[in-house]
Amino acid sequence: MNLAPLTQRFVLHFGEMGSRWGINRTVGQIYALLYVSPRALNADDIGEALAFSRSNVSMGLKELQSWNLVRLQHLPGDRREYFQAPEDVWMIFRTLAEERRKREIDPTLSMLREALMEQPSTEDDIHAQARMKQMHDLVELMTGWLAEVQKMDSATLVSLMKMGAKVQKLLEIKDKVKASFSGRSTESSAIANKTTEES
Amino acid sequence: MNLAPLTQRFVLHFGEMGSRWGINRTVGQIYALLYVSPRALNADDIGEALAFSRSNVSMGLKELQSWNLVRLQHLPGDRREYFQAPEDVWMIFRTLAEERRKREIDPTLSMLREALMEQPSTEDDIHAQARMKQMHDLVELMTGWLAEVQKMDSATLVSLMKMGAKVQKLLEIKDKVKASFSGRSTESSAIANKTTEES
DNA sequence: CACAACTTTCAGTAATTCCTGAAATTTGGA
DNA sequence: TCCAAATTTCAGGAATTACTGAAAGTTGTG
Repeated sequence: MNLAPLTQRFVLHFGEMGSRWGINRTVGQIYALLYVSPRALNADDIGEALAFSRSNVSMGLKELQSWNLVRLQHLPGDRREYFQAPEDVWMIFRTLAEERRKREIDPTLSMLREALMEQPSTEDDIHAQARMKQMHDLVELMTGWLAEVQKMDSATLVSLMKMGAKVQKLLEIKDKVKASFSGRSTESSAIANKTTEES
Repeated sequence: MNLAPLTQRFVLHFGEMGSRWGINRTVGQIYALLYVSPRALNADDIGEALAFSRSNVSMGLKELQSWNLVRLQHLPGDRREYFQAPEDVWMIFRTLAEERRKREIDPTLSMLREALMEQPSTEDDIHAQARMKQMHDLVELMTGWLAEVQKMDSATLVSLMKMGAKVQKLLEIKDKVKASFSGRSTESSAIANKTTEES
C-alpha cells in the first residue's frame, strides 16, 4: 500500500469500521480511498494503491455500485471506467441509510407484520406478539421519520440537528403560540393545531 | 430448536439481521429470545431453546452484558443467573446507539481530529483533509444531536418523530413568532432568537 | 472447609467469509 | 468482423470468525 500517511490511516480506519458494521473490510477501504481522492480513480489505480488483486477491486466496486455509493466517469480517449464518491457527504450518508432501510429494515417490518397477523396459540405467544408489536411500532416510527428527514435539504437538516434538545423547547413554544392565537385563523396556528393533534 | 413457530421466526430473523450489522448471529438469536420471553431465562434454558452449547451461551451472554443490553435476576432458592431484556424497547435502542457511539463513533472522531491537526504535505493531502473535515463535521453534528435526543423521554421522542417533516414547518412558525413578538421579552421569543442565531 | 452447583476459559475444530489467479465475457475501435 | 483492452466470473485456497467440549474457576451452603 503506497499511500500518503494521512490517507493510509483514514483508509485503514474505515476498513476496520466497515467490518464492524457488516461491510467487507476491503470494500470499506476502497470507498475511503475514493472518498478522499481529488480525482476519479480506475480499478487499476485502486488495486495498486491498496495492494488488492484486480478481481477483488472489481467485486468491491460492484458492491459499492449496488449500494449506489459511487459515480461512474469516462475520460476522453480512455476506455477504462473511473469511479468517484459523491461530493456531498450528506448525500453519501443518506444513500447509505436508504439502502440499509430497503435491505434490512423493510424486510424486518414485513416479518413483524406477518407475525402480528397470526393467531397466538399460547399465553407466551400473546406476550411475544405484544413485544413484536412494540418493536414494530418503534421501527415504523423511526423509518417514517427517517424518510421525512431524507426529504429535507442539507441546510434544513443541519439547522434541525444543531438545535438538538431545543426542539423540545420548540414544542412548548408551539403550545404557547396555539394558546395565544386561539380563535384567530393564522397559518401558524393551523399548523400548530395539526401537529398537536398527532402528538 | 424447540420454540413456538412465532418465536422461532423472530429469533432466526434477528440472528440474520445481527450478522448483517456486525453482531454475531447467535448473540442476535439469544437477544431475540430474551426479548420476546415473558420471563427471565437462565443459560441452560437458552442453550436448550436454541440448541447452542452451554459455553456458546455463556460467551453470548457475556457479550450482551458488555453492551448493557441485559438485566440480571436471581430467583429465590435458585443459584443460577436469570437474564432478561429491558421492558422498554426505546431503552434498548438507546443503549445500543450509545454503545456503538462509544465503541465506533468516538474513536472515529478522534482519528479524524488527529488527521486534521497534521500538516498537509501535498495538494492531495490538502484535499483529503478537506474531505475529512466534512466527514468530521457531519459525524460530530449527528452524534451531538443523538446525545440530545437520548436525553429526552420516550414520549417527547415519539411526538418529535411523529411530526417528521412538520418540524420544518415548526422552524417557520418559530420565525413568525419571533417577528410578531419582537420587542416583547417573552420566554418563547428568547428561545426563538437563540435557535435562530445558530441555524 | 468441602462439596456441589454453576459459570467461564480456552485450545482445537468447524463454518463462514474473503481473496486470488485463471478463464470467460464484454466492449469499443480499427 | 476482429482484436485488444478492460471487466467480470468463479472455483479453490487463505484468512477470519464462530462454536464446542473439556478443564479450570467461582460461589453459595451445609
